[in-house]
Amino acid sequence: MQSQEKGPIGRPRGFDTEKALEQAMRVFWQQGYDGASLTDLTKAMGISRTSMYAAFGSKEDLFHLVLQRYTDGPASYVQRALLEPTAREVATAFLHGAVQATTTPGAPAGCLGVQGSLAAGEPGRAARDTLAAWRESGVTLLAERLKRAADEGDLPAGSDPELLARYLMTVANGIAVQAAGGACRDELHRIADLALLQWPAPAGR
Amino acid sequence: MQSQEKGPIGRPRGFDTEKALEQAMRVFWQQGYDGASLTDLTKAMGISRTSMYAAFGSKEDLFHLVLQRYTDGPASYVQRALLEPTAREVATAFLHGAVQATTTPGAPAGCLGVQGSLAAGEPGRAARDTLAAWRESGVTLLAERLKRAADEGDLPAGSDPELLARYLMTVANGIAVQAAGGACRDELHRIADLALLQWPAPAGR
DNA sequence: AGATATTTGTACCGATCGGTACGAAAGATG
DNA sequence: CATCTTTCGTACCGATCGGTACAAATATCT
Repeated sequence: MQSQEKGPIGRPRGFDTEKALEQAMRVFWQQGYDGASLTDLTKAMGISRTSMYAAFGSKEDLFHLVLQRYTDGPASYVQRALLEPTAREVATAFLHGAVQATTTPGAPAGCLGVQGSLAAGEPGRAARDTLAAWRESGVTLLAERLKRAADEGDLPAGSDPELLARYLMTVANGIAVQAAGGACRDELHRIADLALLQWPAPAGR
Repeated sequence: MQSQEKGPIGRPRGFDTEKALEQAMRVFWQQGYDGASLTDLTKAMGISRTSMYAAFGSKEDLFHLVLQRYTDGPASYVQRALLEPTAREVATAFLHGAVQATTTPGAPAGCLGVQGSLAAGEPGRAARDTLAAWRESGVTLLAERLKRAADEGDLPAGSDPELLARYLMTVANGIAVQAAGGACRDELHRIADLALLQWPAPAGR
């Protein structure tokens, strides 16, 4: 019994880590990994460089934490879409979720997983690869869900779940690029509808 | 009559401007505007910093020249697609052309107009805006071509040429992101075919 | 209290950024 | 030959990059 349940020993942290991560996420989202300098980040987080390194490790560590937060927050529409009952509803929820997430007023336009780093020099190459893997994991999740749908007869025989999954991710990535360029939310919703027009009808109908 | 038609006066340039621009294009394409340092660029171009500034002006000027070269070279499939006789053929040529251009062996994967700069800090903001305008001009070109198609009865009444144009650009942008992440050419061609399945049939059929 | 553990601000590190001053080199012109 | 114009290599500019040393500040533990 060493502690009086008064919290950790040592000088207490003078800032809220969650809020700091939230602000860091906005900076990485708007400016990309390379474009976000330590000065930009710490200014937005309202803390000093020292505090940032003590609390989060390094710029790259911070980026990974931010990406996790992004996955659970703005990009949580992916997980929700996977829970939809039919393949068509999964596809619909995924694409329209992407539109919503990339055009949310008050949040940066576009997708952190895309504009965070598509191309980079040597210093940002690790972040670029991290994001490529992140996007690829989304394809895998969709593919597994659609494979199940195919097994359940929710997709016509001869459908290719992996191809359909990558198709959805491709359109979502395009939506992210368009959103980053300032495309309006309504038009992107109509584009998502267009992309869903060719969705294969279930087998037994 | 001062010159004997022996070329410009002064010490002649020791490098080929076209080849230098070609190499600079590859670097910007692979690493993005911010990720491409002057050292990276001049090393690939095989010239010194001084020569680069004397010949091209600045990093930003160089980028604009490179973008023009990219438009006339790897991205020339856009102009070619616009010349196709029917709206469906325009759409098909555009998307499959995008796949070819973003997955050409020996050239960087992806699209310079996308990964050149989607998000950036203050220094690269001008390049980012330049590329956003570049992509938007592509949408405009497609929209004008499809508007003509609508007038010619090549698209069903009630079609929205501007929406269809942005739809095509959205899919092409997604293809670029996928290509940058290493997606394979064949699969992207199949994805382009999927995206074209919903293309509206002409009116009089 | 006093010792210990942690955070904070300041001030700095070497490396790299885009960009340039300057003189030597290389060609045409006279 | 000397002169003029342009390019080239070197060596450097101030600013910024990601990251850190160090001591003052603030908490808990004995």
